[in-house]
Formats: sequence, structure tokens, C-alpha cells
Amino acid sequence: MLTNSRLVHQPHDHDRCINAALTRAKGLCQERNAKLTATREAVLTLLWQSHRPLGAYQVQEQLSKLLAKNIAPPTVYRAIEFLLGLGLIHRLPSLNAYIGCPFPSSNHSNLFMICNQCGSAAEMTDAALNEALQTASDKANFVLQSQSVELFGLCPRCTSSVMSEEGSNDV
Amino acid sequence: MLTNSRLVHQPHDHDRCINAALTRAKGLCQERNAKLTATREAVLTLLWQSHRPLGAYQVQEQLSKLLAKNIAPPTVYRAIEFLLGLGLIHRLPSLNAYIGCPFPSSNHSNLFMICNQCGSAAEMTDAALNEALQTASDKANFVLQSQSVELFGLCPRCTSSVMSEEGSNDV
DNA sequence: AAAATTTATGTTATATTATAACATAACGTT
DNA sequence: AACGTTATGTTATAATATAACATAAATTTT
Repeated sequence: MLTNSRLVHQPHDHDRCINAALTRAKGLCQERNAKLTATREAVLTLLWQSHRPLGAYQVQEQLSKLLAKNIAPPTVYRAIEFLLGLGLIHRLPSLNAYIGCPFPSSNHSNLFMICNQCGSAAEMTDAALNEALQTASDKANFVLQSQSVELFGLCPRCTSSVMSEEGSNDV
Repeated sequence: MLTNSRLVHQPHDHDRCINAALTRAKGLCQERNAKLTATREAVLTLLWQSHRPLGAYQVQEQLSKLLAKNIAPPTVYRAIEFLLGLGLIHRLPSLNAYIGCPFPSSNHSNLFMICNQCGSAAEMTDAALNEALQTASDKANFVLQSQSVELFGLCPRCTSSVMSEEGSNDV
């Protein structure tokens, strides 16, 4: 089992998350001979500002601020597409939102735990789950190629503490 | 395990699917004191025309034809909302599309197997999977409230036969 | 049955998410 | 420097979804 759940739901030095993500990204790009341009790096950084997924237009807004010039949607979507391609980020279909991947190099099939209260999303890859999915597919003679598993509920922090509707900020 | 997978992927008398769905819907509405109006029934019927999910605007188009007058998006979305509320249909987030539910009365947590070739979507509810999801959630101290599980791959028919890119029509 | 209330639908406008198409710029190679 | 390739800029628009208010239909109350 591989997860960033602990980290997501505990106070932590988030700069380390960001730095680690950037380091991984640079390594992966070098490996794959892909270019992590300024725009792409900025988008990745923005998606790592918190453990909450961001919509493309939230990214656009923040990117425009960051680069101090107006950035149009296609630029954002291109960067997103690039990062998705390398597995550096994921798309959460039920939220139309994007989030940095904590273990991009492991060829994983993932699961997200999305908090209905604070909006955080932790990722986990779990052998037992994948077995269950494979078994279920087999039962139906379905050839499984990819998957999207999104769980909704309450994260440990929101369960244990009385919080404002929007949840704490340091997620 | 509860599934409509066999049915979806085999030639069958699809009128029976539609009729059964309508019968179930009427029963459920009576139980819940909800009104299955003409519009709502038409939308449900349209979503049962095949075992492929339909987008809201596909429904709009077909509904406009069926009722021989122009139907605006809100009408469609309202009907969809109503049907979702009763569990008569599901939304597939990664497709922005809707599909009839074959077992609306069972309080189930479902999984979809979506064929990348023919676009069919079969639903399954599987105890082992739900256990795995619960276990994974527990590991992370995550309080699971709801879930969306979408599997993508090849359905039995598309696996076993050489077909056109769009797949067969009688799905 | 008329009035009042609730529920459903019609209508117009617009928000939100995403992409197409083509122009320009930056980069890498020779 | 010339060329080809890759990335970004720009404009427009497609696709999905909802807000806000008006009308109509059904239900309840009187």
C-alpha cells in the first residue's frame, strides 16, 4: 500500500511536498526527454500548493497572477495535458479538478479519498482493491484497462474536530 | 454480486429492459410519493434506449424529437436530477453522461464497466469490492460516505469479435 | 367550485469546463 | 543563418450545467 494520506491530513512542512514534487518532476522529465518549461513547472507548483484539487480555471487565475500576465485557457490545458501524460498529476472526474500525484513514477492504479468537508484529496494505491477490481472484471469477462476510483467522505481531521464548513486551510 | 453485465453484452430483447425499468420506476415513485411525469418518464425511457450512457444534450435532442417541441436544458437537467434522486439513473462522472440503473431499489454502491470500444456500460455491485474499499478507507481513517468506481476496458463482445471502431449498435 | 398553495415546467440568460484552429515565438539541429 | 520542431499566444467557440424569474398544472383548502 502506497499513500500520502497521513501527510495530507496532518500539519506538515508543505514546502517539502512542493520541493519533492518538483524534484520528482525534473527527474522524470529528464528520464523521458520531456521539457518541464516554466509554464508547466508553474502549473505543477500551483497544483501542489495544497492537497486540494484545483479546477483548470482556478489554475488559470493563479497562473495569471504568478506570471503577471493574462494566461488563456489553452495554455493551462496544455500544461495539464503534459503533466497528466507524465503521470505527474491526476484528474478527478467527479470534481473536474486536478491534483499533484505523490508517486508519479510508480506505475499505479490509484484511488482517491476526497473529503466532503475540507476538500482535501489523498491518494492511495492498494493491492487488495486492485485485486478486487480485477476479480470483478474477470467475473464479467471484462478486460480491465484503466480505472477511476473516487471515495467521498470525511478525512481524519474533519472527523475528529469541529470545524467550519470549509474546513481548515492548511491542507 | 448483482450485475446486468450478461444482459448488456449479449443480444437480448431490449424492450423487456425498457419495460422493466419503467415498471420499477412506477413502483418506486408510488412508494416514495413522487410523480413520474411525462417528461421524467420520457427521459428515463431515453436513457434506457440502449446500454450506453447518454449526455444531457443528447437527451435534450432526443427528447425534443420525441415530444415534438423544443426542450431547453433546464428541463432535461431537472428530470435527470429527479431520477438521480430516486436512484433510477446514475451519472458517470468521467463521461459527463447518464444511464439507467438496473437495480434502483437495492441500496447499493456500484461499479461501472465501460467499454472503450462500443461505449456500453454495465453496472455491478460486488461485496468483495466494497469490503476492499471499506478496508482501504479504514486504513486511512477515512469515513467513507459514497463512491464512484468506473472501470474502462473492453467488454466481452468487443474482446471476442472483430468490430468496427464504434462497435455494434445493439448495445 | 373558487382561491390558495405547492409542484413542475417554460424561458432567457449565463456560468463553467474544455477544445479547435491558426498565428507567433522559442528552441534545437545542421 | 536556415530549417524543422516544439511550445505558447490568441481568438473563437463547443460542451456541460445552472441561476433566476415567469407561467402553468396539480393539489389542497376553503
